[in-house]
Amino acid sequence: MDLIRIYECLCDRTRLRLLALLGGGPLCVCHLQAVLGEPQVKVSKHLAYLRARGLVEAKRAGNWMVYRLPDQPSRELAVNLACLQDCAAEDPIFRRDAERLRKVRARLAKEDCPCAVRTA
Amino acid sequence: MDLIRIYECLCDRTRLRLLALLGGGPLCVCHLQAVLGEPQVKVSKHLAYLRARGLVEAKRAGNWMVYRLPDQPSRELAVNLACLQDCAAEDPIFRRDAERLRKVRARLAKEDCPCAVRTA
DNA sequence: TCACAATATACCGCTTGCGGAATATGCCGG
DNA sequence: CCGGCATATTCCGCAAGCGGTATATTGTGA
Repeated sequence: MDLIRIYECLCDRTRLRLLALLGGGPLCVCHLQAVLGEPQVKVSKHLAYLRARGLVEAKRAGNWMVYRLPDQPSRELAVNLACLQDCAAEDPIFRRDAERLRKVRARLAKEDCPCAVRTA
Repeated sequence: MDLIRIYECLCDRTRLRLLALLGGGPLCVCHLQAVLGEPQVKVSKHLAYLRARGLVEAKRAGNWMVYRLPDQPSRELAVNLACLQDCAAEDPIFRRDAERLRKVRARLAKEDCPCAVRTA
């Protein structure tokens, strides 16, 4: 019944947006922050919250931290993340985030942030 | 984005058990209380919580209140309830509840509680 | 070794949720 | 109209979460 842990992670707007964005592949904090338009501390704390509960994994890449959805998610997690992606596909907020991510990616590709390059 | 409202409802063990049980059809509070083995006030308050957020509907039947999942759930709700039922099918706690419900139904069928009869 | 950039943590005040005890409401039978 | 049953609500103390400010950590390059 660690379903509850999963749902606790899903009941905050910022975390939902983070997870939806990470559904498209790994991202570093600077990307996430730029897309969400939220203060650094807020993004960082929600990522820590998700990480502590196993909803995301993090890896350092030099100065940056790259976050991603788990490589081997539990069945419950996989099912619910799929469900979230499904709902996100229709919701204007998530769609706007996805659009912003495209622009941020284009803009940051020329800079030194490693996300666009070494996302593996 | 009232996805969040849904997830807020899902992040409590008692509410998850209630929703999973109601997934099998309408039930009155006495049934739910008997299956969960939780105090009346706890069951009642969680049902009120769910009802206030549209996750369940309630109808009075004489002395009893019959709860059910919504007739016309939103897409997000339908998807997530299906997801919950899916996860519940494998979880021992939910399976035990389902088993208990069968016994409670058999026991209460002879009494005057209307759930077994007029569940429509 | 030092300054700086990216990110994380500590602390604070506020709100929300939870469980339980007590009490209230609504309905029925007599 | 009254007592009793099923259920709901109020009130309380406590714990957890959230957002923000300030500060700490970790890595990089000079």
